[in-house]
Amino acid sequence: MNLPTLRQLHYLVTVVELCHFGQAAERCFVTQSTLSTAIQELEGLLGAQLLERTKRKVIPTKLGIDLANKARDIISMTERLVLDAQVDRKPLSGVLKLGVIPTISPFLLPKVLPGVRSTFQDLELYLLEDQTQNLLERLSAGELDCAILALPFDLGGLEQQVFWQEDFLVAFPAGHPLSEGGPIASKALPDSELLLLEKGHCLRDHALAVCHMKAVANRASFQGTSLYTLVQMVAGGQGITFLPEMAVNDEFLAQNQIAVRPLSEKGPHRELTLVWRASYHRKADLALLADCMQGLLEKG
Amino acid sequence: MNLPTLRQLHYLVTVVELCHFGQAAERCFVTQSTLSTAIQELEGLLGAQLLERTKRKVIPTKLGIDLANKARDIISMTERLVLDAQVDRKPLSGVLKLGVIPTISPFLLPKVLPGVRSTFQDLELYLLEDQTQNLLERLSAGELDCAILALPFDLGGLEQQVFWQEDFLVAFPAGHPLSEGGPIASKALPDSELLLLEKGHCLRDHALAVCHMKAVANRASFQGTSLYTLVQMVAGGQGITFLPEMAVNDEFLAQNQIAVRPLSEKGPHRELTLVWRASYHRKADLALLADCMQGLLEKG
DNA sequence: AATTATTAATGGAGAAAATCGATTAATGAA
DNA sequence: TTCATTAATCGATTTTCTCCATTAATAATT
Repeated sequence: MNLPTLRQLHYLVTVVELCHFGQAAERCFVTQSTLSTAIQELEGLLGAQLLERTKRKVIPTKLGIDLANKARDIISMTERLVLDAQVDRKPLSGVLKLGVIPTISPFLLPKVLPGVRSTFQDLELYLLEDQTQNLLERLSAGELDCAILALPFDLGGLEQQVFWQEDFLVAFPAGHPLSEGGPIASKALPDSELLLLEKGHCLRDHALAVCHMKAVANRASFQGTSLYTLVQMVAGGQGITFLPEMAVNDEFLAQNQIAVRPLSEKGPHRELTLVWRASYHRKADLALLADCMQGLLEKG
Repeated sequence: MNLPTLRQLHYLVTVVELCHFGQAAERCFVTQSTLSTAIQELEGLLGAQLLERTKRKVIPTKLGIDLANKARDIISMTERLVLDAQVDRKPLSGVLKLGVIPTISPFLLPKVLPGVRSTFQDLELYLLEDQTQNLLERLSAGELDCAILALPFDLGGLEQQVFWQEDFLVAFPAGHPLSEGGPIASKALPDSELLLLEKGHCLRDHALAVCHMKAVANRASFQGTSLYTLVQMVAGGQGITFLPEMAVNDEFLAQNQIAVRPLSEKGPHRELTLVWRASYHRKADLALLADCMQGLLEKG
């Protein structure tokens, strides 16, 4: 369908209001001829007479008045649309879809979410827990706005801001021969006892990377599905594993019968980072979010 | 305020729907570059990002989706406006403001209005009774759509369609010396007994014109304010007067004790006509109305 | 790793439109 | 009659819109 332009509608509204082409033209900041032509085109387009005019008088027709009223509505809706677009959005307000990997989620979120929520009152946070690769796909597809992942991993074209870093600790069953002492070198660990998370968890790869071990050294049947179950296996004496500091400080894990020793390999062993698409339009907001989380973690 | 064009909004709606510039362009029957430019201008105008795009993907922002929804509403309102304008209006439907002079109104309307109303079911007729000059002013001002008047009078620039014509009769008190007989010449009438309507009624002028009398021949104190009161004065023996055929056939007047004789001056003495502004946009409707009234009067 | 295909942005040329200024014709008023 | 007002009209100009061709970036495929 061929639509009139908003400009034509605006002209109509003004002429109907003033019943005078010259004055209406002045109010619209155009010449009378412009207005005259525009109205004629509008009438032509609609196939109906909107104004009855003599050289002396302008009388809107019933239809002209009706349409001018509708036109007023249309124009004011459009004005509102413009205003809506220009609402000075508070930073980090509205919906934000955040993905988090499972080896970070249960330890980080309880620490930072209350603080984040109180800092950004108008933030509506939607959380999705999944493994790195899946999160990256969803992020690329636009289903997520950002994700919290652990470096190192292949960023692709994504941008990021690291907000935390931590070491790994080795967890032994209570009473294990190696369970006592200070920093221990990964070389000193018995490969055959190592328990890891199942494939897909980046923590698995990171742990192996730290101690230069090969994944093949582990028994598939003992791959854990979460850090909680993994710790319970360690506590049950079925093997040893690596844990990020964050997990060790967690209350739940602390209740289990395990002993932890730091690694003598120094490092930060894993970096927590907030990532987003390079084309994302609210980068500034996300930087604020990363800053906020960092601040909360540093305060303890 | 600077408003976006409906075209820009339409482009936005399409791109948000398809998430693909090329496809959206195709659907809009323009090239991709046209669409691309238009969206960029829209974003510039609104001062906000509506779409997040890489070379590979297009992801609408929250704002983009919101505004596209609003835009859809605006566009469909505009489409409805166009449809409203093109509604094939039945002839003589809707409001019609009709003026009628007092010497026609009480005799004509009861005869024709029922028929008019049943012929044009959707007609909303607003009636105004006043003297010719006042009706003409209101007609010119656009307060009336048309008027029923009696010729002859100065039409000015108005257009008209005559739908009836009638003679005048002379009315005498029952028992008046001249009350019996056939056609009578106006010259034979006693000037001093002539009663007329007050000034402003065209019937007064028409009556005087028929018999070439001067208005000054009449006593001001006996000028009637309506044909009903005038007839009662005649019945009371206070004088004679002219009546249009229409009034003579009226039931109310027939009950009064008066006698009527035709004038020997032949010819239609007054013509009933429907008048409208030359610029009026529903002339065709009014011609139908005049035709209709004529038909009803001819049937009796 | 190199090649190919896809896609949005960009630049320049041409077409379409909107607007203006000047004039005309009609209308009322003085 | 003459004058003032006003909407329509015409031609010229400016602005906007659109297209085509090309580019740069990105994935997918070889």
